[in-house]
Amino acid sequence: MKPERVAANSLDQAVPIGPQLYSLLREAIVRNEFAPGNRISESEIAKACGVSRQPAREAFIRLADEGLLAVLPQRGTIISKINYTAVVDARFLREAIEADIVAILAANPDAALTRELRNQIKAQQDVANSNKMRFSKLDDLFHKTLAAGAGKSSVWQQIQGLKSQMDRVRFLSLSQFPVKKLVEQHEAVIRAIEAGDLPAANRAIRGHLREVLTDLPRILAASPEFFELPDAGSPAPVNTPIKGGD
Amino acid sequence: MKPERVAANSLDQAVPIGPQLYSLLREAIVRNEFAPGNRISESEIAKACGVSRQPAREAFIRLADEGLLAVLPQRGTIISKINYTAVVDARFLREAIEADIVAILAANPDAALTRELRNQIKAQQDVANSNKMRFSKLDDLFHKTLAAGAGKSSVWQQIQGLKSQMDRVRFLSLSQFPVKKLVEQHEAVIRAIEAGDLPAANRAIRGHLREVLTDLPRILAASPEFFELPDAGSPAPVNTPIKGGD
DNA sequence: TCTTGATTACTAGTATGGAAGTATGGCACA
DNA sequence: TGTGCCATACTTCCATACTAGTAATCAAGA
Repeated sequence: MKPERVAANSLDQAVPIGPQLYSLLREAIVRNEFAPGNRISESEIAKACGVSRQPAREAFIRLADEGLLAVLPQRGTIISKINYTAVVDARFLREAIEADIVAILAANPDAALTRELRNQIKAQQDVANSNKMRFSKLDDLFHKTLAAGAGKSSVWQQIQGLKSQMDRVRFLSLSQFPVKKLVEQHEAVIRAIEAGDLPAANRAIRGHLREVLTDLPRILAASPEFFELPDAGSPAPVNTPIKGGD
Repeated sequence: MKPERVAANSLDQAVPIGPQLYSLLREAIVRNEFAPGNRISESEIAKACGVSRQPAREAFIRLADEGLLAVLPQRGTIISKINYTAVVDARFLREAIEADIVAILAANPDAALTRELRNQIKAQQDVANSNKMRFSKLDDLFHKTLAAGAGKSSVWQQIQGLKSQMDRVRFLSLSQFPVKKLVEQHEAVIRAIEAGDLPAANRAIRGHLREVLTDLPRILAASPEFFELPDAGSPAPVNTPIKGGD
């Protein structure tokens, strides 16, 4: 998309502009509304939003730290391509963390939590096929609730920044989301937690998180220009073996 | 420490100053050379380093994102206290990730890697009691090597930012590090990997990472002014049960 | 003595100008 | 036509000035 589109979203002059610009741009990039590989400049964004270059620059710094932009001093800034390795690694990271989170939950099943989760499942089913974008948000909420239930909401908060690359892929694959399957997997996670069955919970969450990126190769084939491939020499991604308990 | 001390480290004018300042300040904060809770200002640092406010500001933004500084608009900036919850959560995060990393390694033991690790063990023993600071760096290297061996060096890279709070505590507890015990635990990890024994590797790495913060309560009691305690209402931190395989 | 108000001295946030470096297009020349 | 040089137009980075908001000080009045 053109930078002008960003400007359409009104900025609140009362609160600092830099962070606002960051959020706006981050969302736009994750949605691939800026073509990966394209150039983007501080002054361009600043002009489009009617602010000075300074806040734009600050937003760029945050985005660059997150890996969404690549700032080349005195040359320019480009929208990072989706880093294949980073995507795979982000998924690995989530799997490791969420496996331990559900382990905590399964070790101490809480009726109120599982009730809440089951309500979310219902909401997920309602929008399953009608609104995939909405489902995506509900999916995020589900996992966030799991983390919060384990008393690890801050952990979830922290990995948000790391999963931006993963989110970009998820957005690309949104139309082909096997929503029904994902909802069933959510249910399996809840069942295992309720049963206090740690190995089952472990299997369920790991299997689920691997599902999300099953069609990564297809996405890559369909839109190779969006991706930056790993070096040929790097080892193939290896998955943690899914076995029994934790 | 006084901001003037930061200036002692010469800045390289050839490379961007902002990132340099960030590194300098981050290290100083992690070493608790700035008292947590104390104020720090952009202009103060800028003046001490002989640069303008701009690069200092950019460093502040990064540090604030990392949770090491708290920027209060139009009021000032303070060195964050060590967030007890954040420390516990960072450890949880590392445990989850490294457990999966050693699982990968144990599933496919590599002779070259274990040889390298055993060499590191030797180096660790050499400095065990003479130079704890050096040991701390070797410890970091050990875990980094584990990640690299599993093809997940980028994951290790990414969690660096998250473990800054943990590093602050580690620095405080440096003098009381049970170094010998830690080295033995490193060896146990290697043995389990060599044996291809996933459950043992899991137990070893989890036990090890929990050891690092065993004296967190003691540190807290000794230097309560460095810490920000969790809200009374928050649930007590729960550990993932250490069981068998993964 | 206590309270209230204005003044003052800070702070971070923003705008803008200039410095240093890089890419690009055109021109001179072979 | 092909090649090398140079002017120009960008870029980010840094310095500086200004704005707006907060906190603390101090004096005047009850």
